[in-house]
Amino acid sequence: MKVENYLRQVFQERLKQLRLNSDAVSIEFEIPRDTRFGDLATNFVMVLAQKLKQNPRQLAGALLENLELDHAFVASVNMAGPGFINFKLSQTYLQKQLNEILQQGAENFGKSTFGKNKKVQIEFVSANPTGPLNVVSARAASVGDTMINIFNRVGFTAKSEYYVNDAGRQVRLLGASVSSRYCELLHVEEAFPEEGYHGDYVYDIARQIIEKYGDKFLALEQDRRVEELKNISLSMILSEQQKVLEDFGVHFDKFFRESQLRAGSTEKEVLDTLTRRGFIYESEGALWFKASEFGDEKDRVLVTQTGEPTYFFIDIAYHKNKFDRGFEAVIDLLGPDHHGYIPRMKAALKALGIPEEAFDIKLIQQVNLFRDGQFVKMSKRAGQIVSMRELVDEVGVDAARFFFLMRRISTPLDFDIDLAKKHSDENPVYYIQYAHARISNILRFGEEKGVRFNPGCDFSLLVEREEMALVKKMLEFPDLLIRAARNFEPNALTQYLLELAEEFHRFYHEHRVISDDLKLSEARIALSEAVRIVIAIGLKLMGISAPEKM
RNA sequence: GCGCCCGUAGCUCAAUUGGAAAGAGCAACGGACUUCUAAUCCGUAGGUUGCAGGUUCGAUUCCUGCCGGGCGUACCA
Repeated sequence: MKVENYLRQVFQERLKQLRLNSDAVSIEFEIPRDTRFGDLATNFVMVLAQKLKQNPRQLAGALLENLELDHAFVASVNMAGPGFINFKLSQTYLQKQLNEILQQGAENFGKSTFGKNKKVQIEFVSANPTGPLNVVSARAASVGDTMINIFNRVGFTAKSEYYVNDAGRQVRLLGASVSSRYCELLHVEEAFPEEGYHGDYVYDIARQIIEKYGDKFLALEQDRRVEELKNISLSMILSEQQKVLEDFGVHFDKFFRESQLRAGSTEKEVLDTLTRRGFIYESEGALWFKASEFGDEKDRVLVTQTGEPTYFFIDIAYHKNKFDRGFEAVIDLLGPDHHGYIPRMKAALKALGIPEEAFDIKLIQQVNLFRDGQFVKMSKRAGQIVSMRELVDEVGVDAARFFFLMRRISTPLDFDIDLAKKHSDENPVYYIQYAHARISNILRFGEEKGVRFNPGCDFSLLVEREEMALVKKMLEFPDLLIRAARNFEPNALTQYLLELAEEFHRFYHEHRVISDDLKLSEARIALSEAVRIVIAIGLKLMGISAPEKM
């Protein structure tokens, strides 16, 4: 049994004895920031005292008076400060829990039923298929992929999805841009489209098309040519995007194509439903959705004067489609430039009768690249961008993923390329990986000496402060993952692993694992193995390798 | 103008959703390798949490108003 549950029982009973309503307050525990306050603390007395209009310290005193706590769980208890109750965990409890962690192993430790099998979809990256992925996409990919892993670990059924805008104006512009470059390379003049794509990659695509197909598209009418070249370019760009993501270790359960959606009837269903409910009107030749009735600042066009569906309209249909597929919660990860979009999408789904809490949009803030201490200026219009491919090739998957996860998603991220490339103590990725490699090395050394991990070893030999600190830190892991999921904070995991690695490095310096004392060696190997497992789980959730040697 | 995000040590960021005396890393300075990996460890120094109010037992966290930075405010996507 976990100590929290034990204590909850004890105090609920105690409240009953004192004829206090135990339903009035939920007994929650937290780990105090300062170890001086013990290993576990609860503030429920203060919350309760406020409700009962009593003095919290007196109430806590009454609760603790003559209270006998089982030493299998708790070593000591005391009241502190304005009415906190602090507990020190017993060594017996920690030793038992270490065994428990090892029993659960890499497969199960950190798993929980928090998500109640809820079907969740997270959509991320979803870049236009009109050019290479950029560094913001890389951040989104790291975050999305990791959050999917965390969600699944804590009991959700989470699926990742990438929306491909392969229909509409932007891809037509791509086709026209490629066509113009294609002609140019073949010494035929064709005007470059206004608002076309200027990046060098457009020339690359045109060049590759010439290599493969020669000049045969010159013979076509311009419209035909643009259409053909659009399709070829699209599939080239898509496969490159998918390749980069794959190389980055990011897997998508589904690539959903806009063209596929357009072929179906979802758009019509959306329009019908909204019309039936009276949320659609015509004005100036366009069809409008009354978004302002649902909290958006103004109404939005769904069908333009020229009879074309707007991106927004299609996107409503796409989101309806997600819910039609049975997802109970849908989360979109968007770039910071899309935040004006949130109220209107929420308005549309509300109008369709989808529960408000079932849909959420998370914004991932921008990425600022620094090289040689200088801000790397990027301009999409001028085709001047650092692509995801370049960045990942330069700094490597592990460092890149870690750096993208290190910050809260709501904070703009300063990405120091030189630092990410450094194989030194300035680079936090290696700190964690080094702990893993170090443990692996100890285990190898142990085998040479004839000691290896023995699940039946004597855990009661582990009594040192650093040993207990490691167990306590590992015990935080399951709740940490829940917190990361609930708050959508992948950075909580990077932070945690740094702390765990730190505890291990400290332990390593204070105590020898493999010594002449066989029993103690076994116990410490077990402890080390547990740490290795937790680090390995954490790194895996983040898509970062756990090296056995460095 | 309106809306969203942000403001914490010199730099980059935390702070368990309102808890106790605000913590790490880097940079600076001083120490530790005959040992299972020094990509490590130990120590010193560094703060009016942008400013001013408010809510309360208690605020970096919630509310209001300023100041500063970023982004958005399309019949584009």
